[in-house]
Amino acid sequence: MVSIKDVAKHAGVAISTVSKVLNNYPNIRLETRTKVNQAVKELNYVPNSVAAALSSKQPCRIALLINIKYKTQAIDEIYMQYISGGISRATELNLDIITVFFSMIENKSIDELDAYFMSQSITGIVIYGISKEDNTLHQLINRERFKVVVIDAPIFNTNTSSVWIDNHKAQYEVAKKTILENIGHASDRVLYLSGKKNGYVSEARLTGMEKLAADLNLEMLVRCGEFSELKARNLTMRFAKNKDIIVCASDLMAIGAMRTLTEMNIFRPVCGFDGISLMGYAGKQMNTVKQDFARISAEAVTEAARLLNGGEGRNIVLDFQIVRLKYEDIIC
Amino acid sequence: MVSIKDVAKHAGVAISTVSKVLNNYPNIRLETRTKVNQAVKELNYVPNSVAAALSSKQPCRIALLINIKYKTQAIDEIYMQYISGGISRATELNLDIITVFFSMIENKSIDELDAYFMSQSITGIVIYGISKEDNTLHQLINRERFKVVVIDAPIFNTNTSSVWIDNHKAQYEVAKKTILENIGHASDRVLYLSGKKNGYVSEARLTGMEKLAADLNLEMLVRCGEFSELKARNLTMRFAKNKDIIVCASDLMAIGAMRTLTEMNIFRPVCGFDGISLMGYAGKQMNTVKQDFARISAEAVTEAARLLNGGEGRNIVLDFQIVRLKYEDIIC
DNA sequence: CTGTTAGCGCGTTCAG
DNA sequence: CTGAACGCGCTAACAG
Repeated sequence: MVSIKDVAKHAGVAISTVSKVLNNYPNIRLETRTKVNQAVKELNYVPNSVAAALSSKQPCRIALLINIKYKTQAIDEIYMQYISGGISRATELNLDIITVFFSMIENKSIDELDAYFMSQSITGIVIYGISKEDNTLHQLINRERFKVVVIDAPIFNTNTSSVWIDNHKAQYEVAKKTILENIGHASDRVLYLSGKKNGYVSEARLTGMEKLAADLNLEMLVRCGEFSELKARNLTMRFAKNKDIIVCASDLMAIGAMRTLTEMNIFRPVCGFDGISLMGYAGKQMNTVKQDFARISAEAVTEAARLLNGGEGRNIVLDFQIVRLKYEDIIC
Repeated sequence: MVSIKDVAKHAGVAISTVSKVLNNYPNIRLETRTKVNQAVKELNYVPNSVAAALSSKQPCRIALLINIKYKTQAIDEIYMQYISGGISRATELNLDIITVFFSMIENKSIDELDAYFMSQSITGIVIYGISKEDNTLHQLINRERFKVVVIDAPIFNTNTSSVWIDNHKAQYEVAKKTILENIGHASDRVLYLSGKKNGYVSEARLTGMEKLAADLNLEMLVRCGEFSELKARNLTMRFAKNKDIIVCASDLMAIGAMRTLTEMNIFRPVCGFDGISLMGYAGKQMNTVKQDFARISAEAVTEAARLLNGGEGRNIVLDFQIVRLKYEDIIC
């Protein structure tokens, strides 16, 4: 293991000088700097991030906290994008990052959680999939001992930022587009399959849909599908018959609805939300809101780094696309 | 941040005593032990793994190295299972673990890679998706500086173990079952869509299929589908017509084949390999080899821990199931 | 501008 | 059985 000491010796300077060069401190002569850099290259030296984290007062380790709520594996794609996007960005920014699954900490108290992160020298946390019921996490955020970035939830304070798309607007637009595309048919009786009661994104999407219903003077029936394909199937079976269009708060529900309609042998336009590739396998093409989860995650990590550098928490709204997803878009 | 020092003070003992209790050293009086344990609990102390890794000579950090080869996101499920299974087991075993994506290190030289892992205090590496062309990784393994566990490849030496299922047998059995189920029909002309040329699992599966062809006296046409759904589609289009059954070396190819058959409006039994839930969306139910990726990954981490404790490398073969996957098995 | 020194939190001798 | 002392690799004052 080649350490900073070896580099110092090789370059004929002091350890601290090497450290300063590596961390881009000012006040180092160019000559010394190049000398050190060369030694680094020759020895193939990579700073030991563990030691750096230990030594420095502001360690910059980040945890990706993944809360997998739904049993289905169909949406693993989203989590993979989150994880890979976040880790890649962290690597670019030279930040240490670890992945933590919610299940590993779910029965910990707030103090235990606190101690756990401290013990890992973690100071920044990016949280995916927080819901209103996750009390411990909310306490963690409110204590403000860590820098937190929350995905898909409107939580921000001095030490907490939120990153998400405008779910309200996205739901409005994807549903509007779908309705307009079917302008020839009757389409004013809408079945809306919403997400989870009290869910952050669910509520935003619901209000978006409500606004659309008001704007277009639609007759809307709202039923809670809880992001479940099975629930969506049952609700479709029960209510779709005398509706003209089915708007779903997630792709998975849209797929369930679509399959059920086929089984019922009736046609209704369906639209989804998220843009997962599974949509391509739904059988028919559907409109949906395409989110770039990898980018969302990367932005979240960047934001966490900004917070760690003393930035103030804020609300970040990223863009989205309305797309028509079909099998050919997926396969390769 | 509560440190070992605080615990020592609180318990009225020396720092080293606390350390010994925590690391289950012998020669500590029960009384002292309980005293320390109580202090730990009262102060909510969690050892700082960063410092521990730095201090101890044998750090036990493990890297999960994920090599995502295929562009399709349909198999993210597999990677998620690998990641969550591995991380969970590592947490149980109290091992530090980090996730590393191949893309982050792909243009590093062997020395850089070496230095990278060293710098992270990583000594154990679990590799998913290694192929014969990954030269740097093979060098890494051959150097034997790290303890490595390879998933799905027959590589083992003193410091390297391999973990996988018996792909030969699995391919044999799933194809045999599918053929026997269609015993009424002619089924001796087989189209086999294999994986990647020179791939470890691909070869094992191919030989399994070849043995079956010999045993059952089948007329077999082998074509390389490269685990690609699109390739499988094209090959099916081209060759399925005068075959009786299509055996695929992966679920994704099986799905492609199945969809194409539907478009061609002909029926042929198809079977796959892996057991991803996407199979449930294929339209018809299919036989496949169900692998428990989370368990495979967990076993790999356990094996890495064993190697780190001085165990010798070995070849571990886990079990699998032959299942008939249908939509109802997936949805919930 | 560069070198010296003191820790970060922990594991590990080695005396007591 | 316990505790003082050292060092892991690094950063951050402080001296020079």
